[in-house]
Amino acid sequence: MQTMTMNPVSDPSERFLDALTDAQRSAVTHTEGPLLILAAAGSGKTRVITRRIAYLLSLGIPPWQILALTFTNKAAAEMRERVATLLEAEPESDRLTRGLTVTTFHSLCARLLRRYAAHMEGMPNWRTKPDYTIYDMDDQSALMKRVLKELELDKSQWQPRAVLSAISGAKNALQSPDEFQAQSSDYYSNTIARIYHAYERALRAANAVDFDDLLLLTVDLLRRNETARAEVQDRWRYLMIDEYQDTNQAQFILSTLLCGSNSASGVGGVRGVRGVGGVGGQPNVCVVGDPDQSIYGWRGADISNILDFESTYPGAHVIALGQNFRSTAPILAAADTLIRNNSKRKHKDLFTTREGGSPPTVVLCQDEHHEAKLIVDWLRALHDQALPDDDPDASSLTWKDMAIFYRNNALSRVLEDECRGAGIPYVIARGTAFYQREEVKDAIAYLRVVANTADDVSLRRIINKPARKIGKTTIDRLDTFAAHHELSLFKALHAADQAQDISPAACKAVAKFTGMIDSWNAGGTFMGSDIPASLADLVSRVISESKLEDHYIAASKKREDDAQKLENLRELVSSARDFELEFDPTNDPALADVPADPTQPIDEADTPPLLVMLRAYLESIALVADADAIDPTAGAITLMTLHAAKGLEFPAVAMVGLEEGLLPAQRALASEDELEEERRLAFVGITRAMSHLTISSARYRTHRGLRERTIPSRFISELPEGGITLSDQTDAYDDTARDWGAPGGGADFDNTNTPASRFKPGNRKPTPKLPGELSYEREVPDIHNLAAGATVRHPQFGVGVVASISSRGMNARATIEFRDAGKKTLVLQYARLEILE
DNA sequence: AAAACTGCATCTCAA
DNA sequence: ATGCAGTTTT
Repeated sequence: MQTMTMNPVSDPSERFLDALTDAQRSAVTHTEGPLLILAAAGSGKTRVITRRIAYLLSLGIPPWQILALTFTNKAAAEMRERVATLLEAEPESDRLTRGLTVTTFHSLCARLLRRYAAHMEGMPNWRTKPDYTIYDMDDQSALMKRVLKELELDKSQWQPRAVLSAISGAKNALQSPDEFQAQSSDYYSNTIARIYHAYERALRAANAVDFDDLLLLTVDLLRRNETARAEVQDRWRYLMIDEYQDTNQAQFILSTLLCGSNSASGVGGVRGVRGVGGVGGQPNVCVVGDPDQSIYGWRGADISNILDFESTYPGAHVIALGQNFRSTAPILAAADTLIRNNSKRKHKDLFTTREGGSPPTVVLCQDEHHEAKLIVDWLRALHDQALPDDDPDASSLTWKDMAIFYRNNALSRVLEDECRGAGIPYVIARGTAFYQREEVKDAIAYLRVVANTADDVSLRRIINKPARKIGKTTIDRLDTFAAHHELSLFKALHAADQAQDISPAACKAVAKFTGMIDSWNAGGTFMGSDIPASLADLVSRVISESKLEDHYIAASKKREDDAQKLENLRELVSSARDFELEFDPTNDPALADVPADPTQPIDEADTPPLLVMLRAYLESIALVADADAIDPTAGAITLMTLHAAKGLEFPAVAMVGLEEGLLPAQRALASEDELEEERRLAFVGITRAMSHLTISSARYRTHRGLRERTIPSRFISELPEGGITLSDQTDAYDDTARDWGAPGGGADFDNTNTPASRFKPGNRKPTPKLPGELSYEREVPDIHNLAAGATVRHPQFGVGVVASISSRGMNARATIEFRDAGKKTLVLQYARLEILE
């Protein structure tokens, strides 16, 4: 047991055990040895975790000995905040939490790799210097394309996406290229092994890691380096892991290394390393999760981590939290009935204290526009609802109390249009969106090169952007030169004048470019008076001196949406400034060090402040998650994917697109396991709802340009018969679900899958034009204010009338019927159109 | 070397 | 329908 170095909180049992159920209370107070908390949806999981942390602190456990791991920054931030709130009333509450580590798996790994970079030198797959770059999917894909070219493999036969996914699988299973190769027998896997080798070599050359590497390399580090392992295990004595059902193999091994359970970690027989001072040598590891909410199997999550917890840690204590505090009885019943269809499942009883409430509604709609309209109408009605005095659930729902969930991001479009058209405020949970914009990625690529000149992917991205006379030929020659002399591309740029085949003009352009980069980081030293004074200053200088700014200023005179890009670049500067103001290297909320802690940062003491800041900034950008963007204080409806919804709750929830091939997804139809995961996904969606739930399915949906007949999701027929309200709005088909609810489920639905093109209204009652259907025509405030029916002139084709516009993204296209030239489809982004009327 | 055009593949989910 | 890459045009 630890010596008490802090003053215990006055009376912990009063303050932190107050108003808990027996099960919750025992989860909070069971502090020693392995503990598995099976927390059903809505069972007060976060409440238990935060109170458990507060309780540990109240016992006098030093805060720096506690490590809590989550999957998203948002979850970590919320947890920190709630712990702080719990301790607010205590004297010296700041000191009580100083050094407490609550962070994500990936952030923790990023920090450990940085700190122990020097310890990894000489390790077989040693790769990182402290300023490594974290590659996102785009970067990985760019790198993979180069690798494939180098190996002379056809990229249509070896799709970067598929190859990367195979490699990701290997990494999640902690397989090195050699290990992967050893168990490859056929041509396909042997080739993947070759690619894996080359890809790793390329990453290493760029001093870069991918997301999987963060975990993999940290596991490697802790397995191989006794110093790092001992320091880490010595510091953290109490480990807590949230959403344990979503951990993959790498995360599992990492957790065993962190908590010092060496037998399970593959370290084996290392003497003297016995981290975590638990009773009877048992590690103090507490994991929280729910097998019914395991929805990341496709990402390598291994549900057996949670199912086998008791055999991994013999003598583990198990506590089940089954009582639901969130949803009304009918909603919980729907969720329960659905999830019972999963056969590979340990049943647990769900029960709620929230009796009463209205049953969920299932709406059958005509098509996606109709669906969007009905959902928005439903939400509007809830919002405008008069308040009955006797029903507390009906009380004043505001926009922020509502959410719409869908299976994939493509479905958000129609819903956005409908919300916009109805004047309802909405936000889309896409935290990464900003940093994925082209112009922002460009600016960040400059910053990455400043921090890590070996980063080839970023360097290639920006070397001629904006155009600075360094063309493909020059780069190809420099590539050859670099390969010949075993230099990084950036070093080759510096030596361009020594390459025979580079023209003097090209040399000059290259020198100007390298000179610019060198001026920002003083040739990599970050020393001297000429380097930027602050991070915001650096970002600002990069944007202006790279001429990125000028480029968009010039462009924005011609193209309206280039003005937005300029705006985004300016926003990046202020984001850097905000970061700078918040960031305190001596008190990182994620990984704070405390005076008493022996593991001081070892690489940052002599590091120039600007570099420290830049590293932290780039890291924080690389690790933002979509879910991080959800701002509960915004007065708007939240639109998000079902995956992003996990862990959240809303008084009113709408789930759209419950159709075969969508939810469950096409890919899952063939496999029983994947089908069950889709069912869990639906379960997660339903259990987010506190009081109101609507589920919808559209009879027709436009897929890839084609309007297709759909089949209602089997999950709809798996909901409790009589436990829901069915509302069939597809009045063109009044016989739609006549056998609704009968045994056999999905088979009772109309299974004809006729292409809509052959659909003839014929004798059917004509469906009234839905307001939503025209929305794309009136909404499209496209860049040229073009609308169907407008008359335009094209320099080449002459005068014509716009027949239709397909808006969306940057590549909006218009089909125009020209008087002389016939029908043409033009890309609005490029076409030089003059609007006549 | 940049702008415009054409063909081809594509639609999960995401740290 | 849309986004990408490679190609043709200016």
